[in-house]
Amino acid sequence: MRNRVTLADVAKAAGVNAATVSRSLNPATESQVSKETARKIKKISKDLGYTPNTVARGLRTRKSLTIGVVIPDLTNPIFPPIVRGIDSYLIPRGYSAFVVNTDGNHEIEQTLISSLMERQVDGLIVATGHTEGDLLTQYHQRGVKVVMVNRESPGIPFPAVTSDDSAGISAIIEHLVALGHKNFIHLAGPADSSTGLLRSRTFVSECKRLGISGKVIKNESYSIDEGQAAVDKLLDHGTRNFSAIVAGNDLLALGAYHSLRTHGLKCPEDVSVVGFNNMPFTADFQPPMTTVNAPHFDMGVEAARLLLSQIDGIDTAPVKVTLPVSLIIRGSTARVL
Amino acid sequence: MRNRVTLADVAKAAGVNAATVSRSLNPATESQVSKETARKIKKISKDLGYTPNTVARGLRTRKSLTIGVVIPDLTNPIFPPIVRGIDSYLIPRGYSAFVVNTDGNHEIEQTLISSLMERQVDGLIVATGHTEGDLLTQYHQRGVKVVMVNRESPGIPFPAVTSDDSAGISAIIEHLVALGHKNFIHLAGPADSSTGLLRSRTFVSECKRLGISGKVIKNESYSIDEGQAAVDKLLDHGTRNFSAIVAGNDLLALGAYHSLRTHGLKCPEDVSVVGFNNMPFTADFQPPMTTVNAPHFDMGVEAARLLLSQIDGIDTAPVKVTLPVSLIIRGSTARVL
DNA sequence: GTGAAAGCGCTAACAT
DNA sequence: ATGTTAGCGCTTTCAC
Repeated sequence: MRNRVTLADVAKAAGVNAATVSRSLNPATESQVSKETARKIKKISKDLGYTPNTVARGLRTRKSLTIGVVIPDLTNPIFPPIVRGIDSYLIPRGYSAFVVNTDGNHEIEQTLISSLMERQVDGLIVATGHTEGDLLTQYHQRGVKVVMVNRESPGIPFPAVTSDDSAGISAIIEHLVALGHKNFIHLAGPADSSTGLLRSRTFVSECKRLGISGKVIKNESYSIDEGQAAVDKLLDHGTRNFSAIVAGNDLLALGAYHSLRTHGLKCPEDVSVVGFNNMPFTADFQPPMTTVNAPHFDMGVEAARLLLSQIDGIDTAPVKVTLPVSLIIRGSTARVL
Repeated sequence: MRNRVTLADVAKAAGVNAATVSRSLNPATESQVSKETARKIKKISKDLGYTPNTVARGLRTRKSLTIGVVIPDLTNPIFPPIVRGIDSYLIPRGYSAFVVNTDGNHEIEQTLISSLMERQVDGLIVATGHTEGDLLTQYHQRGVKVVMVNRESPGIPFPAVTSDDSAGISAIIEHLVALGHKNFIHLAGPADSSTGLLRSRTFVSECKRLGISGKVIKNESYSIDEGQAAVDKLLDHGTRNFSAIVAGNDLLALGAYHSLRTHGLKCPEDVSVVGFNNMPFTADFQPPMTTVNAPHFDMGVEAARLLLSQIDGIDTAPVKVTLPVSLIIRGSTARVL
């Protein structure tokens, strides 16, 4: 049905050996063939509509030119830019990205990583958390190249590309303190994610350093619903001794928006809210969200760069790359009255 | 380095032939092997950490269990739900989706489709426009299964899954007319997309039917910037004889928001605006956007279903599936003063 | 029920 | 510069 024309077909039509066709069509080996035959073979292969079979090639060369990309959920707006960043680096270099969604489910993730490995991916870019001893570390020990993006794996020496979350949280608190805020709530991201952990740790240490009241509320996931539920709980219990909410990410912050609104509180007049990530459309929210810009596209690019340099054996140390962030002040933060 | 353990290794360890191992490990052929040896082989293969090589299997069976998914841009929020929908149908059935982004560029698209075909995908789900005679139709003629999603290809008999855009536009106009609006602007999507064309045609015919003034403004792409520029142009020329903007999609509508704001006009007090798609976060915009919900996840599911039934030879006719839409009335539309 | 052998389409050693 | 040969890891006849 498909892909009828093979190297052998071209070879027969050209009256040469399949190997010669292979050499002619591969830029790296083309020089081994006489200019004339190369030209002839190219013409014939085009006329016949020859399409190389990368699967067969990969079986022989033991390279698939495919990179597995493991993310929690494509519908979380921070991931598409990361994926596009990865793509932008890989594609010009002949690689492709194979993306899978784990939904943060460890079991699903193990299955999907296996399926990527069975597909003989040349390496893995992973945006989900990991513990020692799981499938990923096993594969890594067997020589599979892995790079983390957006998250780090505690205790596991994978190269990683992250944003400077610590600096981001510091900038947020500095900004809020300058506006006169003294009592903070932090909607922390999941404790089992490196981002959630680092952001909340920085929150705590910064509050301490500045002698400011900061309460941390733990969340199971980075979702709108969790953020809303957390603030609902607070307000339903009559807790109002805070003037600013520092959210672990934009989604949690948006949940806070919703909760404040249903409780008749105005943002930023009554409560200032800050997000994290500067995901698409935060500027269009009501009110426009003050947040920290994390360079997701560039993080994807950098992760891909790191992975290929690992694969090519150029870079072998577990490099940690931290990309700078910047505070984007919009309408969800105001001077405390 | 990777994937050391092969069928042959397991066979040697078990003292049997590779073929027997293959039969034992494949559910479909397991019955051909004695229960006892099957059990023994499974144990050994597990102990050895055997991982099947799907690439080699695919070479032999001429099936990759991989579906190519061609979309314009993952960062357009309507596509992640479609992709997740596709995944949700494919994965339980042993297939995987390989997603590529074309950025609406025809040349890039041709390259990426070729690369998917070289990877021996078993079929294609395509969310970009196509003309007769291009690569896609060539492949289709050679027997490659193709299903369109979100768009149709004019004149090309691919099965297609779309939303009922016509009903959506009708509902919008009905809603606006009920609010007293009489002068409409339509920010049309690209004329080379079936959605853009269908929506604008319906807009024109509905205006005609109801005896209402409707001006169509053409746009090159479905983007915020295009929408903003289009309305900017209108307002900069002093055109204000309209009370409602019907946008081709939510992005164009959001662009209209921006333009109105920079021109000191309030939505919905001065101008009502309606989007299309009900993409994520439209409810959080300022003002919350009235739009038409298109069931993107379900469209993905349906497209995957259609494709697999084509591949399995169950369904062979070029079915057109149209999924129902619903008008979501929020804060961007109001009674005309 | 299991083994032997062939071959999917390609590339890489080794010839010539 | 080109041909020959072998084999990547798997499945599938065809034997027995």
